[in-house]
Amino acid sequence: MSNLKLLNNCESCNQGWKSFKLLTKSELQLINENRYEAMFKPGEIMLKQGSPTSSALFMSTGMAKSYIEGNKGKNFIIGIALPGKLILGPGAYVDSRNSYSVAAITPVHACFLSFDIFRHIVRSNGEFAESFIEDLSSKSLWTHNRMVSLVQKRMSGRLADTLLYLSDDVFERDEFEMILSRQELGEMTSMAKECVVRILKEFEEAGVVSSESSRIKILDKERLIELSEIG
Amino acid sequence: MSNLKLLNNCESCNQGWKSFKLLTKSELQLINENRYEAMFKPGEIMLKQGSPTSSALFMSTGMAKSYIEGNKGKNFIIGIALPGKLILGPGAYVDSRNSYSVAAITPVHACFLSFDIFRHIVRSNGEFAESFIEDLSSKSLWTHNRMVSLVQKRMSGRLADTLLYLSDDVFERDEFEMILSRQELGEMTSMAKECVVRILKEFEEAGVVSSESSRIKILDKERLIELSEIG
DNA sequence: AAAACGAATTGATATTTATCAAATATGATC
DNA sequence: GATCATATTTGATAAATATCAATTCGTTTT
Repeated sequence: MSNLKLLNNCESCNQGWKSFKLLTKSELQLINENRYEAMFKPGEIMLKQGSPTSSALFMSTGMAKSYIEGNKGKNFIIGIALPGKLILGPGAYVDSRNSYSVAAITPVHACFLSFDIFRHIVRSNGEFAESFIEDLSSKSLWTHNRMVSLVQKRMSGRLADTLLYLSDDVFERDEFEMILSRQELGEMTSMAKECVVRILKEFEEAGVVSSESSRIKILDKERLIELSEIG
Repeated sequence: MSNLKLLNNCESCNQGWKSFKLLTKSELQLINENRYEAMFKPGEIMLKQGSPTSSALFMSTGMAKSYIEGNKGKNFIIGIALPGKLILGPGAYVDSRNSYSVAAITPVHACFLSFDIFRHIVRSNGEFAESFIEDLSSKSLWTHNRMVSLVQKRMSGRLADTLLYLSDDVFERDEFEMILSRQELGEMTSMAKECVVRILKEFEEAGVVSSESSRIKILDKERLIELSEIG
Protein backbone atom coordinates (compact mmCIF):
# COMPACT_ATOMS: atom_id res chain seq x y z
CA MET A 1 0.00 0.00 0.00
CA SER A 2 1.57 3.25 -1.18
CA ASN A 3 0.61 6.53 0.40
CA LEU A 4 1.21 9.41 -1.93
CA LYS A 5 -0.97 12.47 -1.66
CA LEU A 6 -2.59 12.27 -5.03
CA LEU A 7 -5.39 14.71 -4.55
CA ASN A 8 -4.72 18.28 -3.70
CA ASN A 9 -7.68 18.71 -1.43
CA CYS A 10 -11.22 17.65 -0.60
CA GLU A 11 -12.79 20.61 -2.33
CA SER A 12 -11.59 19.51 -5.71
CA CYS A 13 -12.48 15.89 -5.08
CA ASN A 14 -15.45 15.09 -7.23
CA GLN A 15 -16.15 11.90 -5.34
CA GLY A 16 -16.76 13.68 -2.06
CA TRP A 17 -19.63 12.62 0.13
CA LYS A 18 -22.67 14.74 -0.61
CA SER A 19 -22.89 15.83 3.03
CA PHE A 20 -19.56 17.61 2.66
CA LYS A 21 -21.39 20.25 0.69
CA LEU A 22 -22.92 21.34 3.97
CA LEU A 23 -19.56 22.19 5.50
CA THR A 24 -18.10 25.66 5.76
CA LYS A 25 -14.83 26.43 4.02
CA SER A 26 -12.90 26.21 7.26
CA GLU A 27 -14.52 22.94 8.30
CA LEU A 28 -13.70 21.39 4.96
CA GLN A 29 -10.18 22.65 5.27
CA LEU A 30 -9.88 21.06 8.68
CA ILE A 31 -10.99 17.76 7.23
CA ASN A 32 -8.61 18.19 4.35
CA GLU A 33 -5.60 18.90 6.51
CA ASN A 34 -6.19 15.81 8.58
CA ARG A 35 -6.69 13.26 5.92
CA TYR A 36 -4.43 10.46 4.85
CA GLU A 37 -4.56 9.12 1.36
CA ALA A 38 -3.90 5.52 0.44
CA MET A 39 -4.05 2.99 -2.38
CA PHE A 40 -5.02 -0.64 -1.89
CA LYS A 41 -4.54 -3.63 -4.10
CA PRO A 42 -7.32 -6.17 -4.57
CA GLY A 43 -7.61 -8.33 -1.49
CA GLU A 44 -5.93 -5.91 0.86
CA ILE A 45 -7.71 -5.10 4.09
CA MET A 46 -8.55 -1.43 4.40
CA LEU A 47 -10.24 -1.55 7.79
CA LYS A 48 -10.05 -4.36 10.30
CA GLN A 49 -12.94 -5.36 12.52
CA GLY A 50 -12.11 -4.74 16.16
CA SER A 51 -9.43 -2.13 15.51
CA PRO A 52 -9.93 1.38 16.94
CA THR A 53 -12.12 3.70 14.88
CA SER A 54 -9.56 6.42 14.51
CA SER A 55 -10.85 7.39 11.11
CA ALA A 56 -13.74 7.54 8.75
CA LEU A 57 -13.00 6.28 5.28
CA PHE A 58 -13.85 7.63 1.86
CA MET A 59 -13.12 5.89 -1.38
CA SER A 60 -12.49 7.98 -4.44
CA THR A 61 -12.19 5.02 -6.80
CA GLY A 62 -12.69 1.28 -6.68
CA MET A 63 -14.86 -1.23 -4.92
CA ALA A 64 -14.53 -2.97 -1.60
CA LYS A 65 -16.49 -5.46 0.45
CA SER A 66 -17.67 -4.72 3.97
CA TYR A 67 -17.92 -7.88 6.00
CA ILE A 68 -18.35 -9.12 9.51
CA GLU A 69 -16.03 -11.81 10.76
CA GLY A 70 -18.53 -13.97 12.55
CA ASN A 71 -18.64 -17.28 14.34
CA LYS A 72 -15.93 -19.83 13.65
CA GLY A 73 -14.22 -17.79 11.00
CA LYS A 74 -17.33 -17.58 8.85
CA ASN A 75 -17.73 -14.20 7.19
CA PHE A 76 -20.89 -12.32 6.47
CA ILE A 77 -20.69 -9.77 3.67
CA ILE A 78 -22.71 -6.67 4.48
CA GLY A 79 -22.39 -5.03 1.10
CA ILE A 80 -20.17 -3.35 -1.45
CA ALA A 81 -18.51 -0.08 -0.47
CA LEU A 82 -18.47 2.46 -3.27
CA PRO A 83 -16.82 5.79 -4.05
CA GLY A 84 -18.57 8.81 -2.61
CA LYS A 85 -20.07 6.94 0.31
CA LEU A 86 -19.04 7.22 3.91
CA ILE A 87 -17.50 4.18 5.54
CA LEU A 88 -17.84 4.51 9.28
CA GLY A 89 -19.22 1.62 11.28
CA PRO A 90 -21.66 2.08 14.13
CA GLY A 91 -18.96 1.06 16.58
CA ALA A 92 -17.39 4.52 16.23
CA TYR A 93 -20.04 5.99 18.49
CA VAL A 94 -20.43 2.99 20.77
CA ASP A 95 -17.20 1.24 21.68
CA SER A 96 -14.71 3.02 19.38
CA ARG A 97 -14.04 -0.20 17.50
CA ASN A 98 -14.64 -0.96 13.87
CA SER A 99 -17.66 -3.19 13.84
CA TYR A 100 -16.75 -4.73 10.51
CA SER A 101 -13.81 -5.20 8.17
CA VAL A 102 -13.44 -3.69 4.73
CA ALA A 103 -11.29 -5.26 2.02
CA ALA A 104 -10.55 -3.97 -1.46
CA ILE A 105 -11.98 -5.98 -4.33
CA THR A 106 -10.63 -3.85 -7.16
CA PRO A 107 -7.71 -1.43 -6.81
CA VAL A 108 -8.91 1.22 -4.39
CA HIS A 109 -7.94 4.80 -3.86
CA ALA A 110 -9.18 6.11 -0.52
CA CYS A 111 -8.84 8.80 2.12
CA PHE A 112 -8.79 8.27 5.85
CA LEU A 113 -10.31 11.22 7.67
CA SER A 114 -9.73 11.92 11.32
CA PHE A 115 -12.73 10.70 13.28
CA ASP A 116 -12.07 13.19 16.08
CA ILE A 117 -12.46 16.04 13.65
CA PHE A 118 -15.45 14.43 12.00
CA ARG A 119 -17.08 14.07 15.38
CA HIS A 120 -16.27 17.62 16.32
CA ILE A 121 -17.91 18.96 13.19
CA VAL A 122 -20.98 16.80 13.72
CA ARG A 123 -21.43 18.50 17.06
CA SER A 124 -21.04 22.01 15.81
CA ASN A 125 -22.77 21.87 12.44
CA GLY A 126 -26.43 20.88 12.76
CA GLU A 127 -27.05 20.49 9.04
CA PHE A 128 -24.08 18.21 8.73
CA ALA A 129 -25.20 16.23 11.75
CA GLU A 130 -28.62 15.77 10.22
CA SER A 131 -27.10 14.67 6.99
CA PHE A 132 -24.98 12.12 8.83
CA ILE A 133 -28.07 10.91 10.65
CA GLU A 134 -29.80 10.49 7.30
CA ASP A 135 -26.87 8.42 6.15
CA LEU A 136 -26.93 6.24 9.26
CA SER A 137 -30.68 5.87 8.91
CA SER A 138 -30.65 4.77 5.33
CA LYS A 139 -27.96 2.21 6.13
CA SER A 140 -30.05 0.97 9.01
CA LEU A 141 -33.12 0.71 6.80
CA TRP A 142 -31.12 -1.25 4.29
CA THR A 143 -29.90 -3.59 7.04
CA HIS A 144 -33.47 -4.19 8.15
CA ASN A 145 -34.53 -5.09 4.64
CA ARG A 146 -31.53 -7.31 4.32
CA MET A 147 -32.35 -9.11 7.56
CA VAL A 148 -35.92 -9.79 6.51
CA SER A 149 -34.73 -11.10 3.16
CA LEU A 150 -32.18 -13.40 4.77
CA VAL A 151 -34.57 -14.70 7.36
CA GLN A 152 -37.78 -15.08 5.40
CA LYS A 153 -36.73 -16.04 1.89
CA ARG A 154 -35.42 -19.24 0.46
CA MET A 155 -32.16 -19.47 -1.45
CA SER A 156 -33.47 -18.39 -4.83
CA GLY A 157 -35.16 -15.32 -3.33
CA ARG A 158 -32.04 -14.34 -1.46
CA LEU A 159 -29.81 -14.76 -4.47
CA ALA A 160 -32.25 -12.80 -6.61
CA ASP A 161 -32.09 -9.99 -4.06
CA THR A 162 -28.32 -9.90 -4.21
CA LEU A 163 -28.24 -9.91 -8.00
CA LEU A 164 -30.72 -7.03 -7.99
CA TYR A 165 -28.56 -5.21 -5.47
CA LEU A 166 -25.48 -5.57 -7.65
CA SER A 167 -27.37 -4.51 -10.72
CA ASP A 168 -29.38 -1.62 -9.27
CA ASP A 169 -27.22 -0.20 -6.51
CA VAL A 170 -23.66 -1.17 -7.26
CA PHE A 171 -23.19 -1.17 -11.02
CA GLU A 172 -26.38 0.58 -12.07
CA ARG A 173 -26.63 -1.55 -15.17
CA ASP A 174 -27.93 -4.97 -16.12
CA GLU A 175 -24.64 -6.40 -17.29
CA PHE A 176 -21.65 -6.34 -15.04
CA GLU A 177 -18.47 -8.00 -13.94
CA MET A 178 -19.20 -10.50 -11.17
CA ILE A 179 -16.68 -9.20 -8.67
CA LEU A 180 -17.69 -11.67 -5.98
CA SER A 181 -16.63 -15.30 -6.04
CA ARG A 182 -19.27 -18.01 -5.50
CA GLN A 183 -17.91 -18.32 -2.00
CA GLU A 184 -18.45 -14.60 -1.42
CA LEU A 185 -21.89 -14.66 -2.99
CA GLY A 186 -22.61 -17.33 -0.42
CA GLU A 187 -21.30 -15.15 2.38
CA MET A 188 -23.64 -12.43 1.23
CA THR A 189 -26.75 -14.59 0.82
CA SER A 190 -26.17 -17.09 3.59
CA MET A 191 -25.73 -20.03 1.25
CA ALA A 192 -23.09 -22.69 0.73
CA LYS A 193 -20.98 -21.94 -2.35
CA GLU A 194 -22.21 -25.11 -4.03
CA CYS A 195 -25.77 -23.93 -3.62
CA VAL A 196 -24.91 -20.59 -5.20
CA VAL A 197 -23.65 -22.48 -8.23
CA ARG A 198 -26.79 -24.57 -8.43
CA ILE A 199 -29.30 -21.76 -8.06
CA LEU A 200 -27.36 -19.59 -10.47
CA LYS A 201 -27.51 -22.44 -12.94
CA GLU A 202 -31.25 -22.67 -12.44
CA PHE A 203 -31.53 -18.97 -13.20
CA GLU A 204 -29.49 -19.45 -16.36
CA GLU A 205 -31.56 -22.41 -17.48
CA ALA A 206 -34.70 -20.37 -16.95
CA GLY A 207 -33.27 -17.58 -19.08
CA VAL A 208 -33.25 -15.08 -16.24
CA VAL A 209 -29.53 -14.38 -16.35
CA SER A 210 -26.60 -15.36 -18.53
CA SER A 211 -23.01 -15.60 -17.49
CA GLU A 212 -19.91 -15.96 -19.61
CA SER A 213 -16.73 -16.28 -17.60
CA SER A 214 -16.99 -13.61 -14.93
CA ARG A 215 -19.55 -11.43 -16.64
CA ILE A 216 -23.18 -11.53 -15.58
CA LYS A 217 -26.11 -10.26 -17.60
CA ILE A 218 -29.63 -9.95 -16.34
CA LEU A 219 -31.85 -11.02 -19.20
CA ASP A 220 -35.27 -10.98 -17.57
CA LYS A 221 -35.41 -8.44 -14.78
CA GLU A 222 -39.17 -8.76 -14.36
CA ARG A 223 -38.75 -12.41 -13.59
CA LEU A 224 -35.82 -11.75 -11.26
CA ILE A 225 -37.94 -9.29 -9.28
CA GLU A 226 -40.68 -11.91 -9.22
CA LEU A 227 -38.22 -14.48 -7.88
CA SER A 228 -37.24 -12.01 -5.19
CA GLU A 229 -40.88 -11.50 -4.24
CA ILE A 230 -41.77 -15.18 -4.27
CA GLY A 231 -38.95 -15.52 -1.74
CA MET B 1 -56.94 3.49 24.07
CA SER B 2 -57.58 6.29 26.52
CA ASN B 3 -55.66 9.51 26.30
CA LEU B 4 -55.56 11.33 29.60
CA LYS B 5 -52.59 13.51 30.41
CA LEU B 6 -51.30 11.57 33.34
CA LEU B 7 -47.89 13.10 33.69
CA ASN B 8 -47.49 16.76 34.34
CA ASN B 9 -44.40 17.19 32.24
CA CYS B 10 -41.27 15.60 30.89
CA GLU B 11 -39.02 17.06 33.52
CA SER B 12 -40.68 15.13 36.28
CA CYS B 13 -40.80 11.95 34.23
CA ASN B 14 -38.28 9.60 35.72
CA GLN B 15 -38.40 7.35 32.69
CA GLY B 16 -37.15 10.00 30.33
CA TRP B 17 -34.56 9.13 27.76
CA LYS B 18 -31.10 9.85 29.08
CA SER B 19 -30.37 12.16 26.16
CA PHE B 20 -33.09 14.50 27.38
CA LYS B 21 -30.71 15.55 30.12
CA LEU B 22 -28.75 17.35 27.44
CA LEU B 23 -31.63 19.63 26.54
CA THR B 24 -32.03 23.19 27.74
CA LYS B 25 -35.04 24.11 29.84
CA SER B 26 -36.75 25.73 26.91
CA GLU B 27 -36.06 22.81 24.58
CA LEU B 28 -37.48 20.36 27.07
CA GLN B 29 -40.49 22.59 27.49
CA LEU B 30 -41.02 22.61 23.75
CA ILE B 31 -40.97 18.82 23.74
CA ASN B 32 -43.30 18.76 26.69
CA GLU B 33 -45.85 21.07 25.15
CA ASN B 34 -46.04 19.01 22.02
CA ARG B 35 -46.43 15.58 23.45
CA TYR B 36 -49.45 13.38 23.46
CA GLU B 37 -49.89 10.79 26.14
CA ALA B 38 -51.58 7.45 25.62
CA MET B 39 -52.31 4.10 27.23
CA PHE B 40 -52.35 0.86 25.29
CA LYS B 41 -53.78 -2.49 26.20
CA PRO B 42 -51.86 -5.69 25.45
CA GLY B 43 -52.02 -6.47 21.78
CA GLU B 44 -52.82 -2.95 20.67
CA ILE B 45 -50.70 -1.48 17.91
CA MET B 46 -48.83 1.61 19.00
CA LEU B 47 -47.06 2.34 15.76
CA LYS B 48 -47.88 0.93 12.36
CA GLN B 49 -45.29 0.10 9.76
CA GLY B 50 -45.71 2.30 6.69
CA SER B 51 -47.57 5.10 8.47
CA PRO B 52 -46.02 8.59 8.50
CA THR B 53 -43.40 9.18 11.16
CA SER B 54 -45.10 12.14 12.71
CA SER B 55 -43.81 11.30 16.15
CA ALA B 56 -41.12 9.70 18.21
CA LEU B 57 -42.37 7.44 20.93
CA PHE B 58 -41.38 7.07 24.56
CA MET B 59 -42.73 4.47 26.90
CA SER B 60 -42.92 5.28 30.56
CA THR B 61 -44.19 1.85 31.59
CA GLY B 62 -44.76 -1.53 29.99
CA MET B 63 -43.26 -3.64 27.26
CA ALA B 64 -43.89 -3.77 23.55
CA LYS B 65 -42.59 -5.70 20.59
CA SER B 66 -41.05 -4.02 17.56
CA TYR B 67 -41.58 -6.06 14.45
CA ILE B 68 -41.32 -5.89 10.72
CA GLU B 69 -44.24 -7.11 8.68
CA GLY B 70 -42.36 -9.00 6.03
CA ASN B 71 -43.08 -11.20 3.06
CA LYS B 72 -46.43 -12.96 2.85
CA GLY B 73 -47.65 -11.72 6.22
CA LYS B 74 -44.73 -13.25 8.08
CA ASN B 75 -43.49 -11.07 10.90
CA PHE B 76 -39.98 -10.61 12.11
CA ILE B 77 -39.60 -9.41 15.68
CA ILE B 78 -36.73 -6.97 16.03
CA GLY B 79 -36.78 -6.74 19.80
CA ILE B 80 -38.59 -5.65 22.93
CA ALA B 81 -39.20 -1.92 23.41
CA LEU B 82 -38.69 -0.80 26.99
CA PRO B 83 -39.37 2.29 29.11
CA GLY B 84 -36.78 5.01 28.87
CA LYS B 85 -35.71 4.10 25.36
CA LEU B 86 -36.42 6.04 22.21
CA ILE B 87 -38.65 4.45 19.62
CA LEU B 88 -38.01 6.08 16.28
CA GLY B 89 -37.37 3.94 13.26
CA PRO B 90 -34.75 4.78 10.65
CA GLY B 91 -37.49 5.60 8.16
CA ALA B 92 -38.02 8.93 9.93
CA TYR B 93 -34.95 10.37 8.27
CA VAL B 94 -35.29 8.52 4.99
CA ASP B 95 -38.82 8.26 3.66
CA SER B 96 -40.83 9.62 6.59
CA ARG B 97 -42.49 6.26 7.12
CA ASN B 98 -42.33 4.02 10.12
CA SER B 99 -40.08 1.20 9.10
CA TYR B 100 -41.57 -1.20 11.61
CA SER B 101 -44.65 -1.71 13.75
CA VAL B 102 -44.78 -1.62 17.53
CA ALA B 103 -47.43 -3.45 19.53
CA ALA B 104 -48.00 -3.47 23.28
CA ILE B 105 -47.33 -6.77 25.03
CA THR B 106 -48.20 -5.62 28.56
CA PRO B 107 -50.29 -2.53 29.35
CA VAL B 108 -48.25 0.40 28.08
CA HIS B 109 -48.13 4.02 29.04
CA ALA B 110 -46.40 6.11 26.41
CA CYS B 111 -45.84 9.60 25.06
CA PHE B 112 -45.82 10.61 21.43
CA LEU B 113 -43.43 13.47 20.82
CA SER B 114 -43.58 15.67 17.78
CA PHE B 115 -40.94 14.52 15.33
CA ASP B 116 -40.72 17.98 13.78
CA ILE B 117 -39.68 19.41 17.09
CA PHE B 118 -37.36 16.52 17.79
CA ARG B 119 -35.70 17.07 14.45
CA HIS B 120 -35.42 20.77 15.02
CA ILE B 121 -33.65 20.25 18.33
CA VAL B 122 -31.30 17.70 16.81
CA ARG B 123 -30.20 20.39 14.38
CA SER B 124 -29.67 23.08 16.93
CA ASN B 125 -28.23 21.15 19.87
CA GLY B 126 -25.01 19.38 18.97
CA GLU B 127 -24.72 17.40 22.19
CA PHE B 128 -28.23 16.12 21.77
CA ALA B 129 -27.53 15.24 18.15
CA GLU B 130 -24.47 13.29 19.16
CA SER B 131 -26.42 11.48 21.81
CA PHE B 132 -29.07 10.57 19.25
CA ILE B 133 -26.33 9.34 16.92
CA GLU B 134 -25.00 7.18 19.72
CA ASP B 135 -28.46 5.74 20.15
CA LEU B 136 -28.82 5.02 16.44
CA SER B 137 -25.35 3.51 16.39
CA SER B 138 -25.91 1.16 19.25
CA LYS B 139 -29.14 -0.03 17.66
CA SER B 140 -27.33 -0.57 14.43
CA LEU B 141 -24.59 -2.53 16.18
CA TRP B 142 -27.21 -4.68 17.82
CA THR B 143 -28.86 -5.31 14.46
CA HIS B 144 -25.55 -6.40 12.98
CA ASN B 145 -24.98 -8.87 15.80
CA ARG B 146 -28.51 -10.09 15.41
CA MET B 147 -28.05 -10.64 11.70
CA VAL B 148 -24.87 -12.66 12.16
CA SER B 149 -26.57 -14.78 14.79
CA LEU B 150 -29.57 -15.43 12.57
CA VAL B 151 -27.50 -16.24 9.54
CA GLN B 152 -24.65 -18.26 11.00
CA LYS B 153 -26.15 -20.17 13.89
CA ARG B 154 -28.41 -23.16 14.04
CA MET B 155 -31.69 -23.18 15.91
CA SER B 156 -30.34 -23.93 19.35
CA GLY B 157 -27.76 -21.16 19.08
CA ARG B 158 -30.35 -18.66 17.92
CA LEU B 159 -32.79 -19.57 20.66
CA ALA B 160 -30.01 -19.39 23.25
CA ASP B 161 -29.23 -15.88 22.01
CA THR B 162 -32.81 -14.79 22.42
CA LEU B 163 -33.11 -16.25 25.90
CA LEU B 164 -29.92 -14.44 26.86
CA TYR B 165 -31.31 -11.25 25.40
CA LEU B 166 -34.50 -11.54 27.44
CA SER B 167 -32.56 -12.35 30.57
CA ASP B 168 -29.73 -9.82 30.26
CA ASP B 169 -31.24 -6.89 28.40
CA VAL B 170 -34.98 -7.02 28.92
CA PHE B 171 -35.64 -8.36 32.41
CA GLU B 172 -32.15 -8.13 33.85
CA ARG B 173 -32.67 -11.28 35.85
CA ASP B 174 -32.46 -15.02 35.31
CA GLU B 175 -36.08 -15.79 36.03
CA PHE B 176 -38.80 -14.01 34.17
CA GLU B 177 -42.25 -14.13 32.70
CA MET B 178 -42.10 -15.44 29.13
CA ILE B 179 -43.99 -12.62 27.49
CA LEU B 180 -43.55 -13.99 24.00
CA SER B 181 -45.60 -16.88 22.69
CA ARG B 182 -43.83 -19.78 20.98
CA GLN B 183 -45.01 -18.30 17.72
CA GLU B 184 -43.40 -14.98 18.62
CA LEU B 185 -40.21 -16.62 19.82
CA GLY B 186 -40.15 -18.18 16.38
CA GLU B 187 -40.62 -14.79 14.73
CA MET B 188 -37.66 -13.53 16.71
CA THR B 189 -35.32 -16.46 16.06
CA SER B 190 -36.44 -17.38 12.56
CA MET B 191 -37.84 -20.75 13.59
CA ALA B 192 -41.15 -22.53 13.17
CA LYS B 193 -43.11 -22.48 16.41
CA GLU B 194 -42.97 -26.27 16.63
CA CYS B 195 -39.21 -26.10 16.52
CA VAL B 196 -39.16 -23.55 19.32
CA VAL B 197 -41.09 -26.03 21.44
CA ARG B 198 -38.71 -28.84 20.64
CA ILE B 199 -35.47 -26.97 21.25
CA LEU B 200 -36.85 -25.46 24.43
CA LYS B 201 -37.67 -28.96 25.57
CA GLU B 202 -34.13 -30.03 24.79
CA PHE B 203 -32.86 -27.18 26.94
CA GLU B 204 -35.11 -28.26 29.76
CA GLU B 205 -34.05 -31.87 29.52
CA ALA B 206 -30.44 -30.77 29.63
CA GLY B 207 -31.14 -28.76 32.76
CA VAL B 208 -30.29 -25.46 31.14
CA VAL B 209 -33.64 -23.82 31.74
CA SER B 210 -36.84 -24.68 33.53
CA SER B 211 -40.30 -23.46 32.69
CA GLU B 212 -43.48 -23.72 34.69
CA SER B 213 -46.50 -22.30 32.95
CA SER B 214 -45.32 -19.00 31.50
CA ARG B 215 -42.36 -18.49 33.77
CA ILE B 216 -38.85 -19.20 32.54
CA LYS B 217 -35.82 -19.71 34.71
CA ILE B 218 -32.28 -19.96 33.46
CA LEU B 219 -30.63 -22.66 35.54
CA ASP B 220 -27.26 -22.94 33.84
CA LYS B 221 -26.24 -19.70 32.26
CA GLU B 222 -22.70 -20.88 31.53
CA ARG B 223 -24.09 -23.64 29.42
CA LEU B 224 -26.57 -21.32 27.71
CA ILE B 225 -23.73 -19.01 26.72
CA GLU B 226 -21.84 -22.05 25.49
CA LEU B 227 -24.85 -23.06 23.41
CA SER B 228 -24.93 -19.59 21.95
CA GLU B 229 -21.25 -19.79 21.06
CA ILE B 230 -21.46 -23.27 19.58
CA GLY B 231 -24.10 -21.75 17.34
C1' DA C 1 3.66 -26.43 -23.22
C1' DA C 2 3.58 -28.77 -18.63
C1' DA C 3 2.68 -28.38 -13.99
C1' DA C 4 0.43 -26.52 -10.19
C1' DC C 5 -3.00 -24.12 -7.94
C1' DG C 6 -7.41 -22.52 -6.66
C1' DA C 7 -12.09 -21.74 -8.04
C1' DA C 8 -16.15 -23.70 -10.03
C1' DT C 9 -19.00 -27.49 -10.93
C1' DT C 10 -21.38 -31.91 -10.29
C1' DG C 11 -23.49 -35.84 -8.06
C1' DA C 12 -24.47 -38.34 -3.96
C1' DT C 13 -25.69 -38.08 0.63
C1' DA C 14 -26.45 -36.22 5.33
C1' DT C 15 -28.26 -32.77 8.21
C1' DT C 16 -31.28 -29.30 9.42
C1' DT C 17 -35.51 -27.27 9.47
C1' DA C 18 -40.45 -26.78 8.11
C1' DT C 19 -44.95 -28.54 7.52
C1' DC C 20 -48.97 -31.17 8.48
C1' DA C 21 -52.23 -33.44 11.32
C1' DA C 22 -53.70 -34.71 15.54
C1' DA C 23 -53.83 -34.54 20.52
C1' DT C 24 -53.50 -32.03 24.73
C1' DA C 25 -53.32 -28.18 27.67
C1' DT C 26 -54.56 -23.49 29.02
C1' DG C 27 -57.27 -19.67 29.71
C1' DA C 28 -61.26 -16.87 29.04
C1' DT C 29 -66.32 -16.50 29.04
C1' DC C 30 -70.72 -17.48 30.21
C1' DG D 1 -67.99 -25.77 36.25
C1' DA D 2 -69.00 -26.41 31.17
C1' DT D 3 -67.78 -24.54 26.82
C1' DC D 4 -65.26 -22.40 23.54
C1' DA D 5 -61.22 -20.62 21.47
C1' DT D 6 -56.49 -20.54 21.28
C1' DA D 7 -51.84 -21.96 22.29
C1' DT D 8 -48.83 -25.71 23.02
C1' DT D 9 -47.12 -30.14 22.31
C1' DT D 10 -46.13 -34.45 19.80
C1' DG D 11 -45.09 -37.56 16.06
C1' DA D 12 -44.58 -38.41 11.25
C1' DT D 13 -43.09 -36.74 7.07
C1' DA D 14 -41.48 -33.53 3.52
C1' DA D 15 -38.69 -29.88 1.99
C1' DA D 16 -34.68 -27.10 2.07
C1' DT D 17 -30.00 -26.71 2.60
C1' DA D 18 -25.24 -28.23 3.75
C1' DT D 19 -21.50 -31.30 3.29
C1' DC D 20 -18.36 -34.40 1.10
C1' DA D 21 -15.77 -36.22 -2.63
C1' DA D 22 -14.54 -36.11 -7.14
C1' DT D 23 -13.90 -33.73 -11.40
C1' DT D 24 -13.40 -29.95 -14.52
C1' DC D 25 -12.01 -25.42 -15.68
C1' DG D 26 -9.21 -21.31 -15.89
C1' DT D 27 -4.95 -18.90 -14.53
C1' DT D 28 -0.64 -18.46 -13.28
C1' DT D 29 3.95 -20.29 -12.75
C1' DT D 30 7.73 -22.79 -14.21
